[in-house]
Amino acid sequence: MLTQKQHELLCFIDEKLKDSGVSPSFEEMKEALGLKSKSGIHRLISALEERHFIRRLPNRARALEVLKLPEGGVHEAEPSNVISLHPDTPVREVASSPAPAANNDVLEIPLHGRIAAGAPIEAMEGQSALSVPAALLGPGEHYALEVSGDSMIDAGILDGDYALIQKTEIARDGEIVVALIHEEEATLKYLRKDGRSIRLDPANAAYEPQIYGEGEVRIQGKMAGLLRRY
Amino acid sequence: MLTQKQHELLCFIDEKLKDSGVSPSFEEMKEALGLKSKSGIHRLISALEERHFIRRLPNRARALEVLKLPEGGVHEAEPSNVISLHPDTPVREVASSPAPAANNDVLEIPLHGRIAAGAPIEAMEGQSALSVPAALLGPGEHYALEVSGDSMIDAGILDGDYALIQKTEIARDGEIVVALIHEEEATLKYLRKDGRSIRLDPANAAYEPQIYGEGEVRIQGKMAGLLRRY
DNA sequence: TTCATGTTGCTTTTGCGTTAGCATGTCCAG
DNA sequence: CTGGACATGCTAACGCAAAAGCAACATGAA
Repeated sequence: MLTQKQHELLCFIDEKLKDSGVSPSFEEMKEALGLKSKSGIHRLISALEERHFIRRLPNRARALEVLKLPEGGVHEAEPSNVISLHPDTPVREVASSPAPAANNDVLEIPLHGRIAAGAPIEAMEGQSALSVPAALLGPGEHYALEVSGDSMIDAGILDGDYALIQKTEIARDGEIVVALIHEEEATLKYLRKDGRSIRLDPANAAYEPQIYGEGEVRIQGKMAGLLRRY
Repeated sequence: MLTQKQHELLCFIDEKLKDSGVSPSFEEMKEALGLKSKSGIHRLISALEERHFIRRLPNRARALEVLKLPEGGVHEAEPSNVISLHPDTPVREVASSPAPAANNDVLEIPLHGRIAAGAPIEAMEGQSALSVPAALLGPGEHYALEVSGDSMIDAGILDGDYALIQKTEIARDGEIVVALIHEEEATLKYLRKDGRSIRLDPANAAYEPQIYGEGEVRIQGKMAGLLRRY
């Protein structure tokens, strides 16, 4: 799967990210691997990206993101099967409320990062948590996502809002869901079951509905609440 | 993903806030990063705001607020250090920003009934209460209103949402306010100061802006947050 | 009004990712 | 053995976006 050097580089990047929060530059990576030229790094990075181990923004400095680590997570894009790769975060652990002082009707739910409402992009930011009144949530396990983009704007969900998501694999037609597409991109959309296919509808005329086969999309939760600050 | 400088600046601001309770000025930030011009800071701040790491009041001095910290590297939310922000500030409540979002407290605020977003309806004096995370609110006294009608729909405020209102008599142009008209009808609208008159703009093309004289309208609070259940 | 401070519009500089071109070494098939 | 595929190594030039700098302007508080 991965060559020696690729593996080495991937680990280095991941370490750097966890450690300092900023991805290393080509210069630093070159040093770390003992090379004298950046172009080798460039090829390694490209290879890693091709294999979906990392993601990057083109032409951006220090804009790397680790999607999965070499050991256990070896799975390519398999559109057909529902082989359950562990749905939890690929990199980080989120301790689920250690001692939340079970007093009032308050729950502390993990904030899993941002979710694209526009073009599907998933990003994991910090591992912070959000306190919400239990009254806002139904039964079940929940998590929060910061909404990014404006594709759900007609549903009253704006960029920067916090979406409270109830963890579930099933949802009914017409509900707003977090959908994982091709096991790699998460997006917030209206769910429309169209016979054997699944349609993901944005709430913004400027975006197009997306249609997928049953195996291509996995529901990761449904909209349970919303928080906004002014 | 944050760039190096953005990361650095964010940490500095957060530190300053936790330390002194007042956000640094552009001048101070420029010094802290070793720059010679404020415009660099301005752009960094803009970038941070765009990515929802900080929030700010436009055209206000030292009005920054850290929404979240960067991943890795930095000490994460400690419930204890946040508490001592406000108590010491005697009278100078001018532009001091609210506590960082790491605050885990929950406040109970009174639910005053429904407010018309459509035709103005009197806000009744109900007695129920609503628990909201303190992180959603700024400083000051708050109350909640259930939104009725669809006149603010383009602002992402839907019928049935709970509007969290900060009690105040003053508001600036462009803010969403609770306005009491002729001492009898309350409504939720965008505030537009038009010279000597006051315009209340709905966020729905189907409704007309309303124009009043200065004496006809009294501000009862401004939008501080929003809760929605699905 | 004055002072402090935030905002904007440029230009310039710098950091760093991208590419092209070429050289090795290894493994495997012919 | 030979040739090709492939991973890796190097240098150097290229180009974009972030950052820095300067300076005039706008705004809020006192």
